[in-house]
Amino acid sequence: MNKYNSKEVEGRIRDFWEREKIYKFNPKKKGEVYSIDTPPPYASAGHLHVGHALHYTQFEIIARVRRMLGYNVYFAPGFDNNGLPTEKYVEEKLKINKAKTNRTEFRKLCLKESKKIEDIYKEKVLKKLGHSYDWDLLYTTISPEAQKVAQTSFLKLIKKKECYRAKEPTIWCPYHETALAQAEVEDLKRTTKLNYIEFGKDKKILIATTRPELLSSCVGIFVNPADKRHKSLIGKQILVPIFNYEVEVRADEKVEKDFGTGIVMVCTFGDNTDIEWYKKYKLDLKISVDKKGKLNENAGKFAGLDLKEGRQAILEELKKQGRLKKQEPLEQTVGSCWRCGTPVEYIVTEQWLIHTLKHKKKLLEMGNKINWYPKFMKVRYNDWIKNLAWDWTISRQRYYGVPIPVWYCDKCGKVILPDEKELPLDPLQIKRKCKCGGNGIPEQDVFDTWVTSSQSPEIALRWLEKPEQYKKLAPMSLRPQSHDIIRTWAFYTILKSYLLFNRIPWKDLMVGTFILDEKGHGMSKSKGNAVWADKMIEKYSVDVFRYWVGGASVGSDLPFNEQDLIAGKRFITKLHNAGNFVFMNLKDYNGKKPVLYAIDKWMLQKIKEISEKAEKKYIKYNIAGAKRIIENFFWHDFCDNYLEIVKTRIYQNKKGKESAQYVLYKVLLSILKLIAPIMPFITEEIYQKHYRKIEGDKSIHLSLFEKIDSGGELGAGDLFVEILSKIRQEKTKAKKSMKSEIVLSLDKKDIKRLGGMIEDLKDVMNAKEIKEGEFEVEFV
RNA sequence: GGACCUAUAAGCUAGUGGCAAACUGACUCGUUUACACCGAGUAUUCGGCGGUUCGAUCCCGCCUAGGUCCACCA
Repeated sequence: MNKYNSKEVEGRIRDFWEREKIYKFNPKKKGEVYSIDTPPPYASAGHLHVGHALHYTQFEIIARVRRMLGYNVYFAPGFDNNGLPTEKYVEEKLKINKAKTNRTEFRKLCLKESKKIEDIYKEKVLKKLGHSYDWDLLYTTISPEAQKVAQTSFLKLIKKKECYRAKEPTIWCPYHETALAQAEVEDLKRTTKLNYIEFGKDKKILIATTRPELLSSCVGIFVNPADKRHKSLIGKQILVPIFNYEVEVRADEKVEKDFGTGIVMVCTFGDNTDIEWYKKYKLDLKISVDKKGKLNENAGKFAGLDLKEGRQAILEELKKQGRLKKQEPLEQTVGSCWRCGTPVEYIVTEQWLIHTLKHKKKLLEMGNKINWYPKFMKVRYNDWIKNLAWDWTISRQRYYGVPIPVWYCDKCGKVILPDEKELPLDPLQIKRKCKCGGNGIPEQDVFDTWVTSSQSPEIALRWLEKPEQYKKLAPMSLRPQSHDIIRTWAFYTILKSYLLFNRIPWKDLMVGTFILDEKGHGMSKSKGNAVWADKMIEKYSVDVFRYWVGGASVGSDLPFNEQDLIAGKRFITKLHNAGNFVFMNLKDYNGKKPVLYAIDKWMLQKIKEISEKAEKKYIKYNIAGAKRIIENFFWHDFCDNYLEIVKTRIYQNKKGKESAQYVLYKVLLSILKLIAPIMPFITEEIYQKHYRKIEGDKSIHLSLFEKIDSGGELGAGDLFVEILSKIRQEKTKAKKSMKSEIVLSLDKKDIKRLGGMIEDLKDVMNAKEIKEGEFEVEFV
């Protein structure tokens, strides 16, 4: 028999889809629109590991399912070429220091490099995987259109007084020299030293600190009000060593009695609590750290040293003065920049911020209006909101990104805003006068990348270019994403949607499967445990790879196992062979609906029930559940049982052949359609070869799931299969062939129930005769 | 410190308040007019402890292990 050549077929089918623009979105098409807010991949790598490929394929399967359920699917691809990853990639690849290049030139290089990678992604990854995007709807996050979306909503939020500029303590990365958002801070475990330092002149006290380098920023001392040891200190003035000035001792419940000596020094700023107390007790502001992470003039003779050197120098000085009493190692976790791992500092700068803290309650309500798949992922969203301590800092002191479209008057200091009609713009390229006559100094900063990403629904649906379309299609149907960015992408998108439109951005949120390596650890390039998708596809085929994807349950972790791909290979061969068999026996089939035999009716009823069950699973984003049902039915009910049952009727040209032929045709078509979203190539191949002329749809992927009209019931057919299985057991026990001739004894009631199926039973098990009596298999 | 997820056969996964299941692997047998990338069959099992119940793998509590998120971090 002809073997299935997956590579040849997949290439040919892919060309066919592209030539015929099978997946083109037609706004005039009938049916409710189902829109997907696709995660745009970072354009900073040429290929995907199996985890990423699985993630993208998972919701691509959903797109196909919805098409076949009759929805008009809006499926726009995107690329994220905005922000730090691209900036970093270009620096590394071209080995250039952006500080030494001109900013405009550098941006051009970023665009050029990311475009190259986008093309690789498009041709070699996404199209290769058979993804059914409408490529005419492609967007990128740095495009003028996307910039316009980001800048326009920025202006709108300023008008709504939801966006403000403030001189605030900000989370700061000294390496990248930029402000960070709370979501960009990650935990870093390290061992450090806890230093016991003596404060005071007459009355001496011991304070334990891990940040002696901030001594010159000390603006207060705190003890716990319930701590009897230090009660007498409250209200006293205490001398700060080396820098020789006095600060007041105050009491606050947040001080832990058991940590160190139970006495804390507050610096502006060492950590979150410092900021809290600074605000709560209106403490002085004494900044000792500059934007590069170096000590400034407030640190006196230590100015110019970086934090590490400063710490050493100050500790030595304290030692000399006999003020360093003790040092002990301490395991601590510090906040650090998610990109470079440098511990963050807190400095006061002027930044643009968006209100989040005052909307906590509303944001929780928004989260409740969205259907989360799986449900427990909402907990993460809720926890994040409850724990938020900062408004969202949206300005970044970076080179590459969407410019913040404002100027500051050099005379009156006012913020000069452009008109929405002028957007997108780069204030560095445009001169602007203030109303007072002063000159506008352009803003240098760019937006946090999430400012753009959080508006992927607006960008994908062309909010500003096609307002009518946007109005009709928003909110979107589905946001698919991974769980690690719930606190960023999901959160910021919901926030923006609330602030701008006062509604949810999408109805459903599906968290994809998280892939682990074979040992159960997260997969990544940096860990060196990544399995590359293109290699797996090369070794097996796209359909096989997608078969594996189809088996992953949404929202849970799954270790990668190559064994699973072998199962997919077998399935495809089986499907190919079953197709061959069916159409080999359908040459004289006339297509008319004949009078159906009982067992054929049973088969129709069975596929009807299977279709309904599988569709329900698909709708609930349970791809693995649907796949299991379909696969099980195809392999066992259809191939192992039904094909065997009707073989004799067909081979021997018996009466009822047309009935079997009709059912073979219909059931195989139903199965192909049900599994088509998961394995689009093999199903399209069989469809084009045998079904298209009769069915008429240009592609199986443009057809609807089969609606079977069976009118049958299952009872007798199930009994048939049960008896079949019992006879097979007897034959195996007796070590006889399945074709060995037998005489079968059956219960009178069962014979009556089987009715017209008796003849088929005799055929499939090669029973010479069937007698009434207790169940028995006699060999002749 | 808090929260969440997971724990089922050798491996990977379904599933249900009442005979525990598919696939891979192992073993036995069969098959050549779709398929040896096949068919039939066999063996092995619900992390531990307690509770609710006539009955718990499933519900509840505790524990253990693995994973994840968050908070703290002077």
